Amino acid sequence: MLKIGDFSRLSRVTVKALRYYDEIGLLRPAEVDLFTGYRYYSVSQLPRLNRIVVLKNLGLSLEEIAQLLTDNLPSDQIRRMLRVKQAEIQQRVCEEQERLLRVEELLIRIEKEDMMPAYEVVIKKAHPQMFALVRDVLPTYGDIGQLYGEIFAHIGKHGVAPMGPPMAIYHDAEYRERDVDVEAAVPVGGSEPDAGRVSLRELPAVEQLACVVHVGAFDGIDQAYNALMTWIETNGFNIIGPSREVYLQGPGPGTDPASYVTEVQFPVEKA
Amino acid sequence: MLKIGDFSRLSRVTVKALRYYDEIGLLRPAEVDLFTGYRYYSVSQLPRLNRIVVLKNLGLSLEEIAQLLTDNLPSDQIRRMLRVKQAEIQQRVCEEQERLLRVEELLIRIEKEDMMPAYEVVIKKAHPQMFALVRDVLPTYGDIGQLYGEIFAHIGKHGVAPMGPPMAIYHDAEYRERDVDVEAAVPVGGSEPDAGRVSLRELPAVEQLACVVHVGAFDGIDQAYNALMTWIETNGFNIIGPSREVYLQGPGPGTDPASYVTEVQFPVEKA
DNA sequence: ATTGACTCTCCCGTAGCGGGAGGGTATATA
DNA sequence: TATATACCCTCCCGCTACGGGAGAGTCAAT
Repeated sequence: MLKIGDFSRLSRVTVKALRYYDEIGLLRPAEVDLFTGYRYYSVSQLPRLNRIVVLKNLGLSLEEIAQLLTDNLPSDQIRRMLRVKQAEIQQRVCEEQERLLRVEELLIRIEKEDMMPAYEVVIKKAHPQMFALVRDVLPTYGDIGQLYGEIFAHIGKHGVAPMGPPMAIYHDAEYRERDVDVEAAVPVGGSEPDAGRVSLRELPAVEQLACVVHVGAFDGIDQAYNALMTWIETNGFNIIGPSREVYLQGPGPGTDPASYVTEVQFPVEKA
Repeated sequence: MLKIGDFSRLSRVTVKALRYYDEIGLLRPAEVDLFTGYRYYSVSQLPRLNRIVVLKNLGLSLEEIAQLLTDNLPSDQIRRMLRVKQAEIQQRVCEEQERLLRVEELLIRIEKEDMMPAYEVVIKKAHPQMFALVRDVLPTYGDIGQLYGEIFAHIGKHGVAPMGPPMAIYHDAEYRERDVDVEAAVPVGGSEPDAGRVSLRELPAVEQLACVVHVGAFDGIDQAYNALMTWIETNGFNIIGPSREVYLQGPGPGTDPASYVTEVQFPVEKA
C-alpha cells in the first residue's frame, strides 16, 4: 500500500489530481483509513491510472474517461465514442487553422496600414422584415432625404411609428456619382396600406450580410466600402445582392455629422 | 441611447456578455442611470464591440483584447502580441493533429484486438539515482533472485534500507531463454561502500522512458513487451538502451504471483 | 392603474485542478 | 520518549467567459 505521495511520484500524477479523481469517483484509493482519512493506493491501480492519463492526453474529458473505463463496456461502444471524439478534434483543428489564416490576414492589414484597421467586418443574418419603401433614381446622394420625407409622411398619416433605423438599398451594380438608383426603406409593423410611391413589402431574410460600421460624416464612407469590399474579396466571399446602408445615427435635429453612425452591408455567400 | 436589449440585438452579442464586458471594464456603457442602474449604450460604441467580437473569434482572451484596444497602442506592440498569438494557435494546431493521430492509432488497435488494449504506454523521465548493483550472466530468468539476495545481504550488513522497489536491467540486445546478461539493482541513499560483487553506481538520468505496467505472473510479461515494442515502433521512437523491469510488487512472503506488478521500461528517443 | 416587456443585482454552475490555510499523522532520530 | 519534519487531511477561493435563474425594480403603452 502506497501513500498518496508515493503513488503520485510513481505515476507522475499530482496529489491534487489524485484527490480530485477520488472525489469524482474516477479512481478510488484501494483503501482509506477511516479515522485519519489517509488514502492508500495499490500499485495494481497503476494500469487504470495510466489509462486515465493516456485518454486525457487524447483530449477526452474525465467524464468520458469514466464511461470508457466502465467494466465490460462493449468494444463497439468504445469505438463509437472514440470516433465522435475524433470528429471533434478534427473540427477543432479546422477552426484553429481558420483562425490562423485570419490572424495572418489581420497582421498583413496592420503591416500595410501601420495601425489597427479602422473597420471590423462582421457577418450577420437578416431576418425577414416588413418595410415601407420608395425607390427612385436620384440626381445625387443628398436627395435621398426626400424619399424618407415621403415615407415618414405616409406612415405618420396612419399613426404608425418606425420599428427601427431607416435603411437605403443601392441598386446600382457600380458606384456612381449621379443618377443613383436607390430605395429608401423604413421598417414597420406590417399593417399599413400601399399608397402612391410608398410601397409595403417584406424583405426576405438574408443568410449572410457582411457589415462594417462607419462613424462620422458620409463623405468618409467610401473608406468603409473599400475596407468591406477588400475583406469580402480576400476572405473568399462573393457579393450576391445590392448593398445597404443602415442609418443607426443619421441626420436629425441637433446631430452633428461627425457623430453619424452608419452600417454598410453587402449580402454575400462563400465562394 | 439604446437600452442593453436594443444594443444586444443590434450587435448580436448577448445581454449577459455585455454586462460582463461592463463588469471587467472592457466595454462600459456610454451612460449608466445612477438611480436605476440601467445601462445605456450609444451606437457609436458598435465599432469597439465589433472589434472585441472579431478579436475574440481570433482566439484572444478578453484580457488580451483589453490590452490591444488600449488607446494609442503602438502598432509594433500590436504586431508583437498577434505574432505571439499566432504561435500559440500554431502550437495548438500541432497538438490537436498529434492527438488525432493517436486517436486513430488507438482505434486501429481496438479494431485489431476487439477490446480496449490491455497496456497503456506512458513516457516518463528517470532522475539520476544511486543503486547497489550486481551484474551476471544467469542460466535462466528465475535465478535473478539470488542476485537480490546478495544485494540485500550487503546493504543489510550496513544497516541501510532500499529507497524504492528493486529493478533489473537486461543487457542482452535480443530476447534469450538462457544465459541472460542481467543486472540487479536496488536504489539506495548513496553512502555504502562497494564490496565483492556488489557495486555502487549512480545511474544517469534518462530523458525518455517508454513504460508499461504488467499485472500478474511473470510468464505473461511477454505481452507487455510486445505491446510496448509495437507502440515504440508505430509511434516513431527508437530504443536507445537496455530494457528495465521494476518490480513494484514482486515475489515475497504471502504474495500471490497473480498480484505481481511489474513495470517494463525502454529508454527511447524520437526517431 | 395596470400590464407586459425589460432591466437590475446577486448567486450558482461550468472543467480540472492549483494554491494556500489550518490542523492532524507517520516515522525516524536524539 | 519527545520532537522534528515530512506528509496527509479537509475546506475554500481562484481561474474563463459567460448562462441560468431568483427576486425585485422600471419603462412604455394602454
